[in-house]
This record gives sequence, C-alpha cells and structure tokens, in this order.
Amino acid sequence: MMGRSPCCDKTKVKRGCWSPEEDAILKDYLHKHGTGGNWIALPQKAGLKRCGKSCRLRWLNYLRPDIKHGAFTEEEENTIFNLYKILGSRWSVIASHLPGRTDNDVKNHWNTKLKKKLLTELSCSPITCTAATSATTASARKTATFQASTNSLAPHVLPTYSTSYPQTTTDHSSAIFSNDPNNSPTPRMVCKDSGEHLNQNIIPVDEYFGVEGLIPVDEYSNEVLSGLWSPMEAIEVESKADFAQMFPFSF
DNA sequence: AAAGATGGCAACCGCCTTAGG
DNA sequence: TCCTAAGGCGGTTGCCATCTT
Repeated sequence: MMGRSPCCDKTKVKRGCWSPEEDAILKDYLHKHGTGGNWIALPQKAGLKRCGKSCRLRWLNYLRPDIKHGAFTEEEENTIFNLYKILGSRWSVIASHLPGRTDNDVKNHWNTKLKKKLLTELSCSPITCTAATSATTASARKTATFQASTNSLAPHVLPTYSTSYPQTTTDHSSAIFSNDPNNSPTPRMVCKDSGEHLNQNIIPVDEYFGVEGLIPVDEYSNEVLSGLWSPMEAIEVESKADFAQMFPFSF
C-alpha cells in the first residue's frame, strides 16, 4: 500500500476557478437530481470534468441559494470574535452560528481582517509589548505580537477539549476554574441568572456565545434533544456576574 | 507610470471521521 | 468487527486586484 489513493484522477479533471457555464451545469443538475448521496459520482453524471470534492466545495461555498455574499456585519464579526476566543479555529462550528456564512468564508474573514483587528486591540497589553519590542526585525515583531496575543488569551478562553467533561456539581468554582490540561476543562455552562429572564428557571449559556448568547430554556432543551448539547456537559453557575468573572473576554 | 508589496478570497490538499457493506 | 469509500474539515496555496513606493 503506497498511501491513500486519491479520490479522482487529477490528470483527467479540470482544476482552478469555475466558469459560469460549469456553475450553471452544476446548479441545474443539483436542482433536478440532488446529490444522490454521492458527490464523487456526481460530476460524471452531470457532465462536468471536475473532481467530486471540487463540486461539493463549489456548491457549499458559493452556489448554494442560502449563501450570504457580501461584507460581514459588525454583529457577525462580534459573534466570530466571541466564538473564536472560546473555540479556536473550529470554523465549521463557528459558521454554523452565522446563517448564510460558510466555514471558508469565516476562516478567510478571520485570517484577512479579524486577526489583525484582534492584534491591534491587544497590542498594548504588557505581555504583547514586551515580546513584540524585543524582536529585532519587522517580521519577527509581527510573529511575536501574534504569539503573545494568542498566548495571553489561551489560558482563560481557549479551553482544551476533552471527551469527558466534569459533571454538574454544587462545587461550582473548583469545576469551572480548572484549566489544568490533565483535569477536564469545563466548556459548557448553565447559568441560573434570572435578572433578564424572570420567567426562566435556568438559562443556558454555552461556550459558543458567552453571555451574549443567552437562549431560552426550551430552546436549550431542543438542542439537547438534537444532540448539540449533552445534559452532562452542563456546568451551573449562580449568576451572570459569576460567568463574567470566569470568562471576562465574553464581555 | 511601473514594479513590487500586500490583501482578499476561491480552491485545493490531505488528514480524520463516519457510514455502510 | 473490520474494511473501505465518501464526507467533512482545517490548513494552505495561488491568483487576481488594489495599494504603495
């Protein structure tokens, strides 16, 4: 065995940018037949000289009717910021919270715009300045600045994921503040704050949204049922203030 | 005005996961 | 239970447009 076999013969498929004609053929085919559950076989059936993966990517990232083209709004950018602080580069998860945006979109926007914005905002923190100013060349300064920025974020807001989360416990503080990599982190939260939602007993706050993303308890239940959340992944805190103390970057 | 640098983004690569036989 | 093919995903590349010198 000489490694993984490619999904298609690269010498027999067209690569690079898609022409309007190819777009039309793909759209038309998918409109009439759907994917048929098999992207690899699709290009041949549709009469396209493209790799199946390329067709899938083109459809998902560009041709899909529900794709939102154009500039990101401030609200979308804030969402990306908040999610990135908690999740890191899990672009598909981040994109799933931005209707009409693809993971590729979000990733590109982060790499070209938001990363720089983050660097600018953090450029005056002591740790960043120290690392950046001690570098001798411009490129080294750039690298040092980014590394210092991400390092300064990491301990609080970029938890290491684990398959076994601590269970809900009455000892909130010890469970929540554990950042020891050998000790499971606590990425899920259920906040009992009632200040803004007096008719709700429990307000779930997940690591995707931070406090900005408070969602009704019935919606939380739906997400549990749909498998997005596990009840055992929830950690309770007593108030929004407690949450703010633990995750200051969410505010 | 021209050349080089930089930015923006579509597309590809290859690894990991998942589903089905 | 294992194996294989397809899907999904994050990282990276390459090309074109725009900006800067």
